[in-house]
Formats: sequence, C-alpha cells, structure tokens
Amino acid sequence: MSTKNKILDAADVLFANKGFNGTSLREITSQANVNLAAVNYHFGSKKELIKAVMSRYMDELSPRLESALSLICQAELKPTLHEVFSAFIGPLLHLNDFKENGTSTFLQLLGRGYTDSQGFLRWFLTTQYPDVFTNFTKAVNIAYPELTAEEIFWRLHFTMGTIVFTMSSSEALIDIAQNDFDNELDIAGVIERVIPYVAAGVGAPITNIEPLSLR
Amino acid sequence: MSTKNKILDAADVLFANKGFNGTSLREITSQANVNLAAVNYHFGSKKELIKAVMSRYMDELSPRLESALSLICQAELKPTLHEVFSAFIGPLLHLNDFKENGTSTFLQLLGRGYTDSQGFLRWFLTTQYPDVFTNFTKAVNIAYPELTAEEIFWRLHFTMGTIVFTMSSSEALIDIAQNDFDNELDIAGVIERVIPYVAAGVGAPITNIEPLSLR
DNA sequence: AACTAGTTTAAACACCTGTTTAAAATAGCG
DNA sequence: CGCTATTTTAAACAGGTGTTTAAACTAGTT
Repeated sequence: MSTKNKILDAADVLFANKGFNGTSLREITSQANVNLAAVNYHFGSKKELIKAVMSRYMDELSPRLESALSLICQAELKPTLHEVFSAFIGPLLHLNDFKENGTSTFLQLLGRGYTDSQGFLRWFLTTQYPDVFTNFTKAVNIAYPELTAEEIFWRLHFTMGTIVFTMSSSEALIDIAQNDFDNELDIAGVIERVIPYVAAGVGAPITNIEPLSLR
Repeated sequence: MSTKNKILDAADVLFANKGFNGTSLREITSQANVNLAAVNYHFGSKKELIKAVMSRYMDELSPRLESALSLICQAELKPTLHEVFSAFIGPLLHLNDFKENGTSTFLQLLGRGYTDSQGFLRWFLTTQYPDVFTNFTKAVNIAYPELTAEEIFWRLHFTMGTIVFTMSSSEALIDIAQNDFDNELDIAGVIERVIPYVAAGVGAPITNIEPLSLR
C-alpha cells in the first residue's frame, strides 16, 4: 500500500476518535508506520491532510447520494419524508464496504469537522459539494411543500445535528444500550432508529412564530 | 471581581468558541488580565478549571430544571411532549440573566464537552447531575407511555444531539438565516423552532425494528 | 510594628506541536 | 551500468503547551 494511503487510513480513524486538533502528526505517522515528514511531503500541511481525508469519503458518497435523491425527486408518486431520509441509508452504509467501519468513521468525522476548526468544514462541504445540499432541500420540498424555505433550512440543520452528533458518540451509546437493554445493535440499527425520528421532526406541523419585534 | 471569577468568565467564552483543547491557559489568563499561574493556583489544573466552568452553569440550571420537570410530572392532566420540552425553555433562558449570552454559551459548552475529551462530559453529567436525566425520562414516559425504555433512551440522545449540536453552531446559523431570509432571530427564536422538531421526533410512531439476528 | 496567611508575579521547566532541511535510499529509464 | 527523479529518513527548528518554583507583594490580626 502506498505511503499516502497508509497515512489516510491511519488519519481518518484518529481524527474521528480524537478530533483534528486532538490528533498530532506524530500519532498519525507512527500509527501508519511512516516517517513524520511524509505528511508534509505528500499533503503539504496538516490542513490539507484533513481536506484529503474528508474528500476521500465525500467523493465516494456524494455521487451515490445525488442519484438516490434524484431518483426520489423524479418518481411519479410524491415521496414521504421517511422515504427521503431513507435514501441516505444505502449510500451511507456503502461506506462500510469502502473501508472497515467507514460509515461511523465518516459520520464521526463530519461531527468533528462541524465543531472543531470553527465552521471550516461547513465551508468545505457547501463550496465543494453544493449539489448534495440543494438536492436534499429539493426532495424535502416535494415531500412537504407547505414548509417555507426558512423552515426547511432550520429543520435540515436540526437533522444534521441529530445525525452527526448521534454518530459521533454512537459507539459509546451502542455500548450503553447493550448493557442496559441486552439488545444487540450496530450502526445500521442506529440509522434505522434515527430515520423515523428525523422524518417526524422535519414533518412536524407548522407553528407560527412571532417575529422578535412583536414579542 | 475576584481572580477566580475573572478566570471563569474569560474561560467559558473561550472554551465555548474554540473548544477545550483549542483554548490555551495563556489565552484565558491574558483575556482575564490575571497571571498565568493563577489558574493552577486557584483551580489546580486545566481539567479542574473545565469542571468548574461547567459546574457553575449546571448548579444554576439543574434545580430550576428539576422543579420545572417535577411540576409537569405532578400535573393532573397528562402533559404533551411539546409541554415536556417547553419546560426547558425557562431554565435555559434564565442563564441569560445569570451571565450575558449565558444560554448559548452553556449550550455550546455542552456540545464541546460531548465531542472534545472523549465522553468525559457525559461521565461528568451523568454522575454529578443524574436527577436531570431520570426526571426527564420520567416526564417523557408519562407523556408517551407506549415508548419502551430503550426507545426513550435512543430518542432522548437524538434530542440531546439536536439541541447541543444546533446550539454549538447557532451563531453561524443565525447569521446565515438573517442573510438568506431577512428574518431577525435570536437564541430564543432558535429554541422556539427546535422544540416542535424534537417533540415530533420523540413522538414519532413506533416502528418495529427487527433484531440483527433475523435480518 | 511585626508576624502570618493568602495571593500574585516573572521565570523557568520539560515536553509536545507543525514544519523544514539536507543527506540518504530507492525506483524508473535510456 | 549510470543518470535522474522520486521518495524516505533523521535531525533540527521555532514556537506553543500545562505546570512548577521561589521570590515578592498584600492584606488581616495580635
């Protein structure tokens, strides 16, 4: 295996578990059994390594996600929100074939990127992979046309939060659930449980919220 | 103002904005206009300072939260989930009286603590303030008795994720929303929008999930 | 005024950080 | 082989980290 890939494989697991700031290049290179300077030689800097780690997953995920969503948008029957969110299951679980524990690693990375490094990842995703967002918004709009653009905006970000945050700590949660309820569960099981939750959340009835000035 | 409080006031803002790992003691002490060694003198270590920052908020929040939840549990009418989650609004917004921007600072800290420092905060909260969790579970159980304990467990963690994650990036989201939709919004407005979402999520119809072994 | 306990201070400690350097090793190709 | 270009290596760099030290300072009390 190439040095570049050895670094990427070691980096994404460490980044997912300990965050970008919390992982040093020395940890990565010794885990990958390569020289310290290899990171700067092959990637230029730590920041570029982070981008490369994310891109490797996003390039694998985003085409599958886009085709799944466009399939839903073009269907004859109006899709339910549950169907819209279910469109994520396949592409996300495919990351497990792409790399061992790929799904949860990627979702953890997503969570790290959102909170570490002050919004750098949000910029990265929205500028590098804008179609994922717009297709998703479009699909939700078809499934629930009464929602205003602003309400979709907020509810989609709530959904992002639910997914990303849950998956960031999914391993710990699965452990607790197994101890307390003797229920064997894996990452796919968690996804199956979270879909009805977010679908119901996005599909919540519209409530009037008075503007600030009238309160 | 005492040196101890000057440190706490500087620390919680910096911790909220840049994370625990991302904030150095030198940043904190220079922001607070105190000597570097003051942190170790007054708190012992950086880790103890983090605990002190969180405790200051939790001690202000948890009694109000517990009484609000017990009020709901003892009411004659069965409460709706919307009412259960609305019980959080008052205690959370009270943190704004306690300290400027206290509500969003605290919720950001909560998010930091969950993802920084590998589950240390979850341990801290569940061991130091266990009543908040059990009271909350009890209230949800009254409002939606059909939910099994395991389903409540998962849905409450989804909810934690939604709230904490949204609030971690609430400032950025509010900015975007103001630009895109000309809608003035503050932290209270975000809370009002997220309550229907999580209430609907927790109240989602129960779906049968086949155990792993049968799939 | 003198002593004491609590607090603040500047300096140093040992260690870790990302990055760069220049020499050594390796591979590819005519 | 001999030459070149790519890659790997160990060492050093400059700067940042949390923590400790011992001296200086500040009340408060007798």
